[in-house]
Amino acid sequence: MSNAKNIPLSFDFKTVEKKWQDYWLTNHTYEAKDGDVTREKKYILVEFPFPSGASLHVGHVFRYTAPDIYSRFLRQKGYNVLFPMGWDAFGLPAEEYARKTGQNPRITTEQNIDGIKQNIQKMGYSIDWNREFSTTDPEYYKWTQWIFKKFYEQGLATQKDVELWYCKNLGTVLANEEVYDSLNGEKLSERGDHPVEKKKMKQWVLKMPEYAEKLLTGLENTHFPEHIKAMQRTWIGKSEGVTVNWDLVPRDYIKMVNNYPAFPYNTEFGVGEKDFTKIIRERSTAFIRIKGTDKYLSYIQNRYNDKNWVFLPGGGVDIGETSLQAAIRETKEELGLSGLEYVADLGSINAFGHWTGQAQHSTEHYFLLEVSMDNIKMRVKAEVDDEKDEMYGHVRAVTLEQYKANNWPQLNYIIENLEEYLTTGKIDRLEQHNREIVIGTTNKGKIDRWKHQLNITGVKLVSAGDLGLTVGEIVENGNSELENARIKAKAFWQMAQKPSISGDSGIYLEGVPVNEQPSQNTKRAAGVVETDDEAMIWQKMVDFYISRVEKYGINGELNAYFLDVFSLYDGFNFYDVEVKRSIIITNQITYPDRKVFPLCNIYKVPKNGKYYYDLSSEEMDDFLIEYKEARNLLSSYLFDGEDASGHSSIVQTYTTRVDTLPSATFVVVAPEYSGLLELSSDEYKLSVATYIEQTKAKSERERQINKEKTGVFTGRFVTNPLTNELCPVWVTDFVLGSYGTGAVMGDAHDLRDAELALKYDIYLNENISKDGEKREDFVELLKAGEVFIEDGILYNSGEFSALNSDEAREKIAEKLLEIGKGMTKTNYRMRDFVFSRQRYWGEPFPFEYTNNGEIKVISDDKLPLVLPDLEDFEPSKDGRSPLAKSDWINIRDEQGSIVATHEADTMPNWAGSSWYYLRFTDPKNDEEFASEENLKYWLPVDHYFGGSEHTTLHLLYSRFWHKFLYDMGKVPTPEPYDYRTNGGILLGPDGSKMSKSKGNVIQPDDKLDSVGADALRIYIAFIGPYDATVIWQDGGLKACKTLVDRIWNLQSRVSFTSKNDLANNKKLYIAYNKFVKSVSNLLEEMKNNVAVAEIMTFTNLIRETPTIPLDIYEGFIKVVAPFAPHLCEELWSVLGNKTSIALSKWPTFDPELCIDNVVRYAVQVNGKVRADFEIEANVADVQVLEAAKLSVEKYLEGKTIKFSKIIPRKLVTLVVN
RNA sequence: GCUGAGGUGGUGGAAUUGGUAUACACGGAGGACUUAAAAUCCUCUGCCUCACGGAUUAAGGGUUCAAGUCCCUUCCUCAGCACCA
Repeated sequence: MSNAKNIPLSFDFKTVEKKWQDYWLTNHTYEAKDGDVTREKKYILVEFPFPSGASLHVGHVFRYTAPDIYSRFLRQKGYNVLFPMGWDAFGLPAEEYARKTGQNPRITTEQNIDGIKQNIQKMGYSIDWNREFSTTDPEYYKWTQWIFKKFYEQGLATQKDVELWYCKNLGTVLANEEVYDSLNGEKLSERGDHPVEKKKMKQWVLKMPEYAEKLLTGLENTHFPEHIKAMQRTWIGKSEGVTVNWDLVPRDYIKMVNNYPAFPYNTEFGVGEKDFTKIIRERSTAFIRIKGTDKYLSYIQNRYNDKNWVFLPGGGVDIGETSLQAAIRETKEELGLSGLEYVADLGSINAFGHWTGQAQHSTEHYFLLEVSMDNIKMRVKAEVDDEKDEMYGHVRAVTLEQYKANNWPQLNYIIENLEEYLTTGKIDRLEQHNREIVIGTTNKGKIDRWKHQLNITGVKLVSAGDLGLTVGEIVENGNSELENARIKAKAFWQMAQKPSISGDSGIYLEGVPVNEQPSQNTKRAAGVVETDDEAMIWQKMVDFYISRVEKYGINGELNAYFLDVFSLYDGFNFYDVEVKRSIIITNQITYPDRKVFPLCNIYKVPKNGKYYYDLSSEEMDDFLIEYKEARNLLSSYLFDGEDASGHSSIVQTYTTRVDTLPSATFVVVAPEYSGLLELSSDEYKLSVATYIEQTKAKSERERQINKEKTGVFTGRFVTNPLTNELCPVWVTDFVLGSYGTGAVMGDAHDLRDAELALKYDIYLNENISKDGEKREDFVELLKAGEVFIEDGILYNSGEFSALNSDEAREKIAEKLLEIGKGMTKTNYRMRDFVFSRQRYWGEPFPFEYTNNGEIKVISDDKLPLVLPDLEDFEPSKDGRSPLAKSDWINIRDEQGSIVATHEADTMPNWAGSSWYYLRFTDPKNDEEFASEENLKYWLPVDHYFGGSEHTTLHLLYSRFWHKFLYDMGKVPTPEPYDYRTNGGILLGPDGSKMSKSKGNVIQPDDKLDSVGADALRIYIAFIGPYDATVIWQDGGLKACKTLVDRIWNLQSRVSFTSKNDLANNKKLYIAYNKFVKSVSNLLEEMKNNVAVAEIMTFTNLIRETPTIPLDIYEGFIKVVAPFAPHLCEELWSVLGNKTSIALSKWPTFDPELCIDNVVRYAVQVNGKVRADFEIEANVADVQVLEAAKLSVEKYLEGKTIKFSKIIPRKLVTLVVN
């Protein structure tokens, strides 16, 4: 008890904490040592703060304390710990402040950083301040710009016209994530709550979707908590489905249907199509009389020839006749039906009465009659009244033989023609449109091959030579194949004003500069003659490749791939298809997301130095599938490209449920669907246009809130590629223009589709049920909300019937591929990452725009492109940043005339924060963003702490940047972060979110003044799990202050003479060892709240011990040190230590001493605890059992023990009868 | 609706992963010291019952010698996504 003198009752935190903070800073106690191989490294990172105010928020304290405790623990455990801190200082608040005050954001930012840094230091965090930097430092953003340049050079950063949320008040565009829906449905900016509106602007975008697959699969190699992974997966939103091409029925055809008077429809109200499709659809039992022109007739014939339709010319309506009467008369006459039992139909004559008048205008009629090989059925459809009650007249079925036997002349005609139809193949529709397509080549032979490969007939193909072009005039040597194909296709368009295709095959050597690639004429240079033998082509090309490799002396692990490039240009869009196969020398590299198929492996045999290759048939199969897909994509354009009026003649839908395609009976497109108005028929244009306008006026919120489905008919039909069903095309706002193809098939197996169809009475059908049995009265069931959306067994699906959904999806996709009407496709919900901000306070883009509109990258030696100081921070009126108004954006030559401009936009916050963790490994480097050695040593970040608000944005963005840099060979790990923990939320004492208006904000400064950093740290640790939402309670803080004082006062009990006092004090030593073991484990799992509870318990124990052996005391304060570093540092130095306790060795424990020598057993009888007893720890089980029986004697009386079990050191369980 | 995490005293929350449920605190009650208050210290404190005892981890069922923990059903809370075909 040598130390009992003059110890104050409570810990003087004010002077002691300051003293040690200064000590740590001057002694660089927390310095992380680069490349220290004697210790294992740990990189602990917490999201660096945005210095928005002049002092630290309690939220920061809540978020930073646990990582600090963890860092300190690891440091004491002997790790080389990197725990850095910096500033994410670009961004809007500083700029907003500048607008109000005119003060340069640079100054505000510096002041805020100073203030917050002081606060952070007052908390005693073990940060290596040598590595501090701010994203606003030119030395830092030099490398942000450099990385962006790399994105640009790799084609991952491009400029795009983007419809964006524009905020007038802030004078900037905002990302979708920065806009939210207010309660009254208005879109507001997250910052400042100002209204926003849509505006189209040219923006830099990063093509993040190209990394979607990598970002998704990479998650598997991280230790993120499941909820974070789930959120990222949702955000990426991968779906695997099928695109389906639906042929549009030529518009003339529909026009005539609409005009035909025999159907009780009303074009103005958009119901006519319903009845018509219903009849067409039910044509296996319907008899239809219809009017049309020859052109239309031939279309119908072509379209339905496989269904054995026959068309008969019709006559007019006689005076005094109703149209039905005329129809029946004519039918009887022309088909010679007078002798048939047709009487049953007469009952419906009356029902036709009220649309009789319309028939009088008809002059030209055809009768449409379905004939199948074994019988002919006819029905007359009638509509009873406006309530759409329908009734069908009945006609007895007559066999074909019967008709033949009766020798009706008309019928003979039918049969003759029918047989002809059945033997004639499909007639090419394109012939009717006299299509011309330009193929971009001088080689006539190629045109023939195209025709052959793409199964094109009836298309007039024009070669470049016909247009007086030579390829050499158009393309540049050294371009990539794809590039050249595009250039050519576009050039041909300009010459011919016709859709144009360019095809090239080439070879691309990875790692070889673009301008040293073997040029676009590889195929010809390889001596490939025009042939369709693909295998031969590739073999020849492989030979050629090898010769190139040898000629250029390329060796090592070099990868090359063949390109077979198709590029098609229609004056508006490029349609690219790249078929790539890689050949790999010496080892195989895979590109999971690039669709590169190794066609053959090439081996170099060291002995003779020769190359060998082998073609694997499996890989060839893969290639052929891809080749077919490519072919289909092109041929679908060529074959279905445009209708006579120059508009697209297909609608492409995307679905993940292609198993429901057999019952798809309509197609819905988004209001944003491109070319929608042009597609719509004249009659429906107005209503479609109106609908589009209505949708635009609605906020997205309204579009969603209004659960009632709405839509309008476009007046057009498409045909189901599987069933040839005629399907109306509708517009509806629940289809999104920005996802998939902007068009969706409609069927009864989707809630939304069914809802829409029921509302507008669109024909519905089903083809899947649980057991493969048809659901009777399914329309009634649908109306009752019983929509069958699950997987099941198919029926009513032709060759696919009886398959289950999984099988059907596969088989139908195969079929679509085979018939050239669709292919599998993977879609991602994730969009391009819009990277421009119309702001001043951000990183300038490293580009110059020359006067003729070219973009030039600023060379590395001119980086950083420094942000100039301004005086006026008001954005310019056109939505551009204040930089647009300054002369900085002008680049002048020596005479002072403007030769180029800088970009007025700057980068968003996400730029600097996407890679800052890399810079911490080497913050002073001015040669590279960080040295390879340091990156290799420190990466990945072992544990990344941060806020849940960054789970999908920052975390995904920085993973994207990292993966990009990894692919560039600039960082050594595929993932930046190993573990990740999201911090919870600290609520005010009233249990609600802290806010100034509520007056429930806790100021860390106040608490530091009243209880000190150590008590505050312990309380933060104790308040609850790191990721929980917890409520601030002053009472809890007080208890922690008490704990600090109690630990402080332990000094008076320490015995400096007793050490290793195990013999006299075994109980205490056991408790101590258990304590160390427990806290060690808890800190490992970062259960800080429980660790503090253990510290409290143990403190309470040794407070009651008259003398505390020195070794126990030392170990104890070492364990407490991560929580209360100042206190323990002081106590440690009082013991005479000269080095920091933060660098002391974490105490060990003896597992033997964690076991009590006397244990207490609980005794259960039939599952109930009835007694307990104490017994020596090491006695035999038999004795334990005996003691147990003794303790529960009265419960065992007259009973027999049927079962007993001993859980060591815990309990004895007995089962009696 | 979908996805994820949960539901344990008046409150924040423990429970060695299937082994005595409610550790550690807050709050509450009583007491000591004090003229008094604050601070400090001590005792008690989940529920029903005077008690013996009993029920109890959202509710119900199951597996097990044994369930807060595993399985099924239902309900509820929080977070994210939200007409993504």
